[in-house]
Amino acid sequence: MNISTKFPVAVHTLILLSVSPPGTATSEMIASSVNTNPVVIRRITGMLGRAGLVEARAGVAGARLKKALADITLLDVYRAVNAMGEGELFAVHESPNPNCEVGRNIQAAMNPIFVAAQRAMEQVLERTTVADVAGDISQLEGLELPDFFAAAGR
Amino acid sequence: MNISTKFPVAVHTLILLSVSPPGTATSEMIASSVNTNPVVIRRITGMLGRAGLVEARAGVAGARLKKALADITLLDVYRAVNAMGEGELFAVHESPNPNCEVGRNIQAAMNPIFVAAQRAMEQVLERTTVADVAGDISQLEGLELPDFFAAAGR
DNA sequence: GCTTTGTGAAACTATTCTAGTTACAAGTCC
DNA sequence: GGACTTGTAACTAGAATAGTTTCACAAAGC
Repeated sequence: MNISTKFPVAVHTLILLSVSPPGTATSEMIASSVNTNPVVIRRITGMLGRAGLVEARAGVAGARLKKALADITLLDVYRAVNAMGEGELFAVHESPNPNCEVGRNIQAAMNPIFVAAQRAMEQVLERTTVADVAGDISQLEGLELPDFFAAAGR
Repeated sequence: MNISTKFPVAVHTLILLSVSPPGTATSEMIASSVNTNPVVIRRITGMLGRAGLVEARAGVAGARLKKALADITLLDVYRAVNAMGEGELFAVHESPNPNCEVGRNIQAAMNPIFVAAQRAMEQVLERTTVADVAGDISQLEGLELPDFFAAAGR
């Protein structure tokens, strides 16, 4: 019913990679922040790697960002981890009755609407970068710790 | 990963109800057009009934539309059968580490974006009525392309 | 009044998907 | 070489959905 949590976990991971000194953001460290299993993180960094967003090599601790956070939109991340193609957000019931006037046309009639609805959602994701999310976090955090990102070397 | 097929089935059902003579669109007849089980249809008409879109009484064959198709948006149907509340399309990973600056703020930072994305999708659904879909079907039916599914790439 | 038909609802099964977990081979750095 | 980390496969657990069976109750017709 809802979109996989891999998406927010991937955003979480990217932000951690950007604020952590090189070589310190191991899958285990990220997993402890996300509160999950290191293998889950490695699966996600693997997908982010195949999408060209990070670079991770076996054996070397901590993945490395290949693009600045400001150049990564949420849609990039969403696509990288969800592998959700166009029109896959909605499912149409399979094999309606071809002898029924409504049944044999319902899929063709609804599909364009589904594609448009999904695209509208994705456009919102496209307008926001991971850097925006990181900025929101530092602003939220700023209520208690004003220079969190400055302290982290940004 | 995707939204329940109850949604298109519900649209399918509403259109069938509108084009069928009163008392003829039984759950069994609708199920044969949708190619599913009559109980599945009854569950959906029950939800449509609770949403005030149709009126169905135990024992009397065929539900009755309480509103014209032109007055029912796809969002109405979607809400009726999905019971998807605001912000439920996306899931955020539960209980991130509160000791991590990113972990304790990621939910608050991403939630507004998720709400906006879902709302954008729903606005597309809101702009289309079930009557529009029914009109598309009758238009497709008018073309009488025998293999339009193949032409559409399916 | 009785039978037939259809709905509403509960209970159960099968299937699928996701997250989580364990285990292990291979790469890197000291 | 040894400690550590990644990548990957295989498995388990849990949730969600569709489908199915079953039964009680309501309405209509005879």
